[in-house]
Amino acid sequence: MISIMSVWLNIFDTAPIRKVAKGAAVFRQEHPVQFMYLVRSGAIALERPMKDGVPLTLHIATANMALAEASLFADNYHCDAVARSDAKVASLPRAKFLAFIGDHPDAALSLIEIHAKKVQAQRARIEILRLRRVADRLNAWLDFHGEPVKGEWINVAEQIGVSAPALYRELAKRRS
Amino acid sequence: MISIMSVWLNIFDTAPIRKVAKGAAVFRQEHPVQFMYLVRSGAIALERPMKDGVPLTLHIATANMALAEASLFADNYHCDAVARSDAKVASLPRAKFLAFIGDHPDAALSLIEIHAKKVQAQRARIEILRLRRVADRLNAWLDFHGEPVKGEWINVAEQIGVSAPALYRELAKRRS
DNA sequence: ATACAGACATGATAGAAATCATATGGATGA
DNA sequence: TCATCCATATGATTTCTATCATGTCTGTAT
Repeated sequence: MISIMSVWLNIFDTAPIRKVAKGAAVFRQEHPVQFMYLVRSGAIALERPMKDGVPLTLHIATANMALAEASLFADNYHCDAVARSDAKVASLPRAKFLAFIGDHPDAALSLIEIHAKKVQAQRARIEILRLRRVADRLNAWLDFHGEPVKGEWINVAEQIGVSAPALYRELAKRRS
Repeated sequence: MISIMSVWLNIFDTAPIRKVAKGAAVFRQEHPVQFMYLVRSGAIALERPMKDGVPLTLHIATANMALAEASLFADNYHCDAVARSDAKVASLPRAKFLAFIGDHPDAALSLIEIHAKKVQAQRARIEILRLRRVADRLNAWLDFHGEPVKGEWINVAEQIGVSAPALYRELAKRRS
């Protein structure tokens, strides 16, 4: 199977770059959608301010990741995009983005591919998070991803939604 | 914003129907991918057999849902598709599916739209499931979806990954 | 009208993980 | 070399939720 997963990145080849200082927003909830953004460097967090005041971080986009892909089909943004570090983003008017994928079936296909694989990966993550015990979540994660290299276990804890101590305890139990 | 979210369903307009008896498989893990499937009736579960023997249910597809969209870009299936009830699925050779979306930009766009929105919704669900307490998960869910009608609370419990008693206790606490 | 299923509701108990605390080892940079 | 950071590691305590049990209410079908 030939993969064309990254062809869509070409859409932004000629897009101008906008600098975003740490803490600044690329866009805010309710703002009208006018541009599509691709993160070139740094990290941009998508945050949704909750009624109780605590913002929920939905995603942290880094280099070569699009920002809020679903905004392509919405009138207004549903969350804030705030820089977690100094960052650069390429910006392209939505109409140009739409026209490009209309004219370039390979770019459209590569977008479909990357989204389909993300849906698949997220489904797996959701079902892992629905498991009650650390042992079960770890088993499922390992089944999907295999053993991580040393130094990466803490990221596994993050991904399966358990505290680092809980994960290390489970790993210790398995060694003995 | 004009939505074309369901145009892609037309791809299956002329696809032949295959009947699947409850318990039978549409495909199994490792099988080579040859067809794309759309569920016409009944329910098809995507299950991944884990090493420890307990299968993980990744998704339950019902009428007008595609089966394993990411298989469009894979050589082999990564999970089983098993009917949870007697079902009917439309099947289309992968090459025809690919050709259709190459020739129909509107169908491609509608696929991108549906996938992008799914990614967005799943991201929210993941972050909700990462919250520790029932109260926090419920707050976040309500913030996204608003109050459900009576009779739907139990589905909320399912979605936010808590037991029904835990949810009703939290609701009782809020009333008092 | 009655029976039944499923949602709603709540108490008691056990179990699991978060949290807090503390310690070690390896890598990195001043 | 030394200081620092971070992953790894583990013990003690607290907090929360699952589970089990039980009961009410409402809509629906007979």
